[in-house]
Amino acid sequence: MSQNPILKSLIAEQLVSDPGSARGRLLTEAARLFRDKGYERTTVRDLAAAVGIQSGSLFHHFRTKEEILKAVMVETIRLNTALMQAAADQAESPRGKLKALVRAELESINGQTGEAMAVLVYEWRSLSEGSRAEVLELRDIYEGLWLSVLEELSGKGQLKAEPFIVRRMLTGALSWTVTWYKPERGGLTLDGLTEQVMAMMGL
Amino acid sequence: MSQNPILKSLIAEQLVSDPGSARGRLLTEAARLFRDKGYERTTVRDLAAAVGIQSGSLFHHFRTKEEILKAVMVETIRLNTALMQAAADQAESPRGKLKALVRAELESINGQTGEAMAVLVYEWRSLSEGSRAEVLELRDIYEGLWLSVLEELSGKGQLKAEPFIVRRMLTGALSWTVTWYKPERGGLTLDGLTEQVMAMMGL
DNA sequence: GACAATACCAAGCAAGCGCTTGGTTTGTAA
DNA sequence: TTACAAACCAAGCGCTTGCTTGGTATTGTC
Repeated sequence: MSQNPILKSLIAEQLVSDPGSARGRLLTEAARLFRDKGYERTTVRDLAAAVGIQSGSLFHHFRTKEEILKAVMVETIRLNTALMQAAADQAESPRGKLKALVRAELESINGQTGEAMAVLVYEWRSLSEGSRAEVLELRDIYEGLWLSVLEELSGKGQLKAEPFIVRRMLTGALSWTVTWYKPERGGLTLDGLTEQVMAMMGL
Repeated sequence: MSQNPILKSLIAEQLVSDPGSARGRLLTEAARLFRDKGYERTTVRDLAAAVGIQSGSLFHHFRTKEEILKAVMVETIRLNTALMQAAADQAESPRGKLKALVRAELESINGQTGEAMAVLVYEWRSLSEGSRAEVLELRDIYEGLWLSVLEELSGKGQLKAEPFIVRRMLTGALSWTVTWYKPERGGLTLDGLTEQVMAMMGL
């Protein structure tokens, strides 16, 4: 269970819960349950059982069930914004930056944070109006990262469609991979998938 | 409220309910409610109220609430398979067929059947195991339509990535449009969006 | 070792859920 | 007009839900 340095610094800043802490463990399990069964079909009793406590004890850590959903989303975006930023920073060319972003997002979606990323996509409606605004603000930062790279590419004439459209297509296409992509020995790797995505865009 | 001939023949074959009938009206309202609030948060009382009857009376038309969800999905796939088939048949070249499919699917997703299409994507988990198998069978036919066109294109060297990957990327990208695409005067039209999608793939 | 503060449990409440029941209205056809 | 089925209503049952309450361990601090 090695933790990467980006996660570590976010934990230190208290922006993300330590997966080893009680709160962190609950959020991890919640993401898994929300993804598998859906938010509404996941009961507070399910959540409590997943971390080995009584259902009432949950409300010592979170005021409501919805607050758990919001925490899953907020922490996921925070972590992934940092991961994307780091990935993009390591590349030189605009094309390299885009490829790094695609690769990093595929990893987020299909790797360890996959459950939480799926929750972000599929459980949006389950959030109350107020929480949505809060999460949206964070999401705007995340999207800004993508757009700046895409606009740079577009400025150099390397994009075949408008940046904001390309981003939205990519959002759908990449998040959908969670429903079908399964890494197998000798099969399609995440790198291979990244290549296919880039190739599809003629890049 | 003009009905297109494809819909009419499906109604005649009893494969799809007439939107004017009691059953059809319920399915239309159900799709809207399931999409807006989610299946689990939509109560049988909501559904009944939407068509102006008592909640108990629903069970005269459907045995369970889930049967309503299944019916929405089954009829939606049936209708859209027929629509896609017709769209593809009207085009000559493989590229023309693909464009017709993209355009037709965008119309399904963002037009009248949009609610039901969204339900198909977002409420998959809400289906029981048994119902899923049934819906999957229909979905395979639908997907086969796409794949045959994409493989034809690939055979001619016009596709930059593998057909099944392209289809899966398109599935995600196109269905995601429902979350952001809003037709406006002077803005992006469905034809314009179709062009952007084709351009993105270098076609 | 005293003492808060934190984390938890056992029990259960009020509300809302899908669905059933027994009976009434409405439409249709002879 | 009669007969009968299909469509509906009014009432409510049994169960599950999110959350609360009052009390008990556990933990960290000086």
